[in-house]
Amino acid sequence: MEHGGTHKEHGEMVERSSAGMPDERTLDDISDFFRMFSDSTRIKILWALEGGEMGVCCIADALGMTVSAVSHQLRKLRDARLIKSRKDGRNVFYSLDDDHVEGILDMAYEHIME
Amino acid sequence: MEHGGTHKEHGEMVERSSAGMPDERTLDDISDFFRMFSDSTRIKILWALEGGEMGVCCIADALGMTVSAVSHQLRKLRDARLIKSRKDGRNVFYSLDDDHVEGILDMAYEHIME
DNA sequence: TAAACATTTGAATAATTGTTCAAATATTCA
DNA sequence: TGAATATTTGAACAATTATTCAAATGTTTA
Repeated sequence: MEHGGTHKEHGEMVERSSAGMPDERTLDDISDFFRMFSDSTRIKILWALEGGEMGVCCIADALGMTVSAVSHQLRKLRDARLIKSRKDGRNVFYSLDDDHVEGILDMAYEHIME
Repeated sequence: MEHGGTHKEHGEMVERSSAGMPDERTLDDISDFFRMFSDSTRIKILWALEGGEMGVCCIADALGMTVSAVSHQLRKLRDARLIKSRKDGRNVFYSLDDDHVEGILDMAYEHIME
């Protein structure tokens, strides 16, 4: 099973397939992680945030959705630690908070487009 | 916006973030793709199949689940073209059918483990 | 052919989830 | 302070989904 030289910049090398099946807890964490990407609204939000941080209102405009609907999804993304928030006055600015998000979206895009 | 030299072996280079937001159809495809990874049963199946092809019964045993439940999920994974099937007598053997699956699982594992 | 085996399928059920709507909180400005 | 703006929150509703169970399909063996 080739692993194409996968390595990380910071931290230990992570060997996955050499070990057995992860425990139930880890498997749930992994599926929870992917569930964040299983909704097109959240994909749109993440995509938009690759251009830099944005306020809630601005995101809602860009997506053509209500502020409330967007806020609900922002909360889930933040709970999952994929985005972080910064408060400035009455505005809250959100931005990406995970190095893997770009790579994950890239890979999905490749899969879909090929 | 760093893209870390992402490139493909076969086919055109895929530039994602340089373009704008994909159309609704593509966004749905992407979220559908990730939805396949949002269930721990399916993650277990994919993980198991990295060791090579397996029959339905064998997968069910390995996962401690009913054959029916596993078969339902195998169908979804096959419809999503993440796995393929090979029939031999009364057995059906499944195996991975997407180069990106390993990379996707690796990235999730890194995210969870760090 | 009949029985045993491997897998698939469809309907039913319970659980999860995204959006809407209304109301609450928090901050700025006059 | 009071009005206006920005965001969050909770409840309700509709839609989706994973598993179970029973039955069907297809294949091998006696």
